[in-house]
Amino acid sequence: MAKRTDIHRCACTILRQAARVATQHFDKALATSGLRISQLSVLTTLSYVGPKSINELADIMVLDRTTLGRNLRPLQRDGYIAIQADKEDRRTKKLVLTKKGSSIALKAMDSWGDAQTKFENAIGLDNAIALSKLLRQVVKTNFAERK
Amino acid sequence: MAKRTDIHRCACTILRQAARVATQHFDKALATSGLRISQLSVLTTLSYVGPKSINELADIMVLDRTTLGRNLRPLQRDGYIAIQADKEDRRTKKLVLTKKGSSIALKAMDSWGDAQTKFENAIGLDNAIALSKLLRQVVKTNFAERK
DNA sequence: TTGACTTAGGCGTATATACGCCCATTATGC
DNA sequence: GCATAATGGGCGTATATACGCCTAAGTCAA
Repeated sequence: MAKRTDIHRCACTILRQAARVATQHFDKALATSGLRISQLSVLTTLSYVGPKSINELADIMVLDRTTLGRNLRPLQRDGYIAIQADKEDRRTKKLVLTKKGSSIALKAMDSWGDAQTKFENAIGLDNAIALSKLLRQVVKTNFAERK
Repeated sequence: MAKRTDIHRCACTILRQAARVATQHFDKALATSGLRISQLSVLTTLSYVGPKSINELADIMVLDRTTLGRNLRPLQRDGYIAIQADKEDRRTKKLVLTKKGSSIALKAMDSWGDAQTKFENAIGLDNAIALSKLLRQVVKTNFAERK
């Protein structure tokens, strides 16, 4: 069997653990808004970059195309985003943030701020900044040569 | 709407992105073994700590009890672990690594080593070490006061 | 123009994640 | 001993993740 210390060194496993812990922390803080952090990130990104196709948004969010497609379903169901066919290219679907979506995202940002501050306080602001920088580096590395 | 820069500062979102990127990198490397990194981590942890109950192992792996329960299903189906009722306490189910599970985990560790080395080279060994340290701190913080 | 190629997206499938509710079993207080 | 609480675990439900295959639609070359 593998060396005993190996598990503890797995960059991926510790990354996944930390992501789970953080997701629960943020989701709990956002619970009153009815949004999850995964959903809030879609709405705020859409608000930031404006109407985009599924492929474009998936690229921006470093998310699989099909995953984003399915994640949109609850958001569309609840009227937070609209999905409309493009006039120019009928293959494309444009994602648009609705007023309702913009409104709920704005409200949720208060809770997000609390959660973010608690996170930064818990590990220290300097550490939080260093962590973000390292994580951005991991994301940019893009081992899989994803398109 | 929230400030434009806020999304980019979300510790949780960047953590989740990095976890996705890393998971794809490691899963791709492990593909020949038929295991995913999530499954390999169960097998190696079990090998390290010995037979444990679902609750105990979930605690060790910083994983929800019910999530681990469901993750075990494919592993049991493929004969990599055995789930046996405890004689002492009939509520408890002991998880045991089988010979088959030990064998496939050992083989998969080769591919894991490749993926880990590539990861460390990609962001730099010093950065990888610093990242692991910060992530462990996040995991230990345990915002949710999970039991 | 028509056939080959490319691009946008969905669907089936499988796994991962976790909350709330439930049942069975054990421990505890009286 | 018995009622109650605590513990171990499953299930239903909902969302998240991504691979492989498929169809529709646009592009381009002969």
